[in-house]
Amino acid sequence: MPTKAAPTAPSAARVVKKRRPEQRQLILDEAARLFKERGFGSSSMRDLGARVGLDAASMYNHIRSKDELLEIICFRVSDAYLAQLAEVEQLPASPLAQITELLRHHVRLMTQDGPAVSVANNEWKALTEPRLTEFKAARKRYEKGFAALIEQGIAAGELQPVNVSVALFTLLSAVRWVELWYRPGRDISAAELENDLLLMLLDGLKKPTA
Amino acid sequence: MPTKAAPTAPSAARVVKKRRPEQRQLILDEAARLFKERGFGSSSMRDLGARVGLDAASMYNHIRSKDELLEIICFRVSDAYLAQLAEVEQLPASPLAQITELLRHHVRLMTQDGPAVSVANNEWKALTEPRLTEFKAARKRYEKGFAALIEQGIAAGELQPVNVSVALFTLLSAVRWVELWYRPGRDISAAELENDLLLMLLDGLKKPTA
DNA sequence: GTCTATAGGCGGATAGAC
DNA sequence: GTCTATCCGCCTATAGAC
Repeated sequence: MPTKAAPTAPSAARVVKKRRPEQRQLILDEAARLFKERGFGSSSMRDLGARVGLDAASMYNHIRSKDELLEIICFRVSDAYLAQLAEVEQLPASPLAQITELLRHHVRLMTQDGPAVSVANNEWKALTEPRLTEFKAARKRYEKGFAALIEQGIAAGELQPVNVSVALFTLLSAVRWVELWYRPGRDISAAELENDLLLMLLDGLKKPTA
Repeated sequence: MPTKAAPTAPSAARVVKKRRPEQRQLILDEAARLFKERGFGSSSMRDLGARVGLDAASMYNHIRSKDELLEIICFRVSDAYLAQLAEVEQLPASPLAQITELLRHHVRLMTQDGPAVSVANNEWKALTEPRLTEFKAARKRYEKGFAALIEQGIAAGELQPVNVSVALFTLLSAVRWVELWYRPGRDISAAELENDLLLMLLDGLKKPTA
């Protein structure tokens, strides 16, 4: 209910075009939400079109194929993860501090781009072949980098000497519920969630000083 | 529990038929693996038939529909989880001990029935409507029961006073990678995995005695 | 209980008018 | 750049021969 109604009076020659180059982005965002909700294989382009407000056929003026949508979403996420890893690796900090920072980035990506992260995590199997292998390789690189940090932390005596694979996957898995659960309107803020989660996880991984 | 249960000797006509009532079970097992690998929506009955060694049409002599396969898999898993919860709730033990035991059952179900657990966790969204609501309710019951144990643990001073939802979902999520990662031929046994995982998680949740 | 054949529908994607 | 119309393939499921 606009108390001071639309100031957007079309003042003649002002910018009214609203060229919406963001149509493509709208399609991608809606695709991520749809694929998350229904799964890639159970989502149809007709469904997607209905959400975007476009006929299915019309979307092909903005995108090449349904597969392309999945590719873009998955690689946008994997690129973001790898960028975060590279950033953290260059911090002049202890392994534990680096892991902490990486997990914070990790959680933050989920709260900020939840649907895309969810699709990248759960629907990547539907990628077609040249891209499927690429995606698996990217994920492997991230896992290797993360595992290296854990190994360094153990070597430095900051972390408990647990099995590195167990620690790695437990950490990565433990934060994944955020992507499914978090919504801006929750009774807990994104920052609080991040802190509580890290506290719980790292107090388990930290070696007791006793 | 009957200590002298019925021996159930087939006294009458000596059951020899061996009509392979296990054909149906074979289909269900293979369906779980297929749905896990490709997702429900991306799996076809033709694919499944090829794996089972039957024509797609022939399977309809053993099952009613593709949807039915998903239903059976999902509810077999949710029933198992709820049974484990009920069992643990009746143990004369502390909340922490109950949680530990429940998590052990949880992990064990994954290592023993991995594909079905994976499908129940990831593909349940494809259930059709009367069953979809039922499944969500079952999951909610499990979560409530689990959360109650955590609350009791906090109240008893056994657990750190973390946000209960965060603790609940972190625990449930943290063990989920097992269903995706574990294979009988790994370099770590199921028992070792279980122990390492619980050690890491519970040392994080346990209140330091300091 | 297995097959072949096929119904009937929905899928992704394209052609062409406007 | 959006629509309508449509191609054609694959989908689930059924019918009916054997």
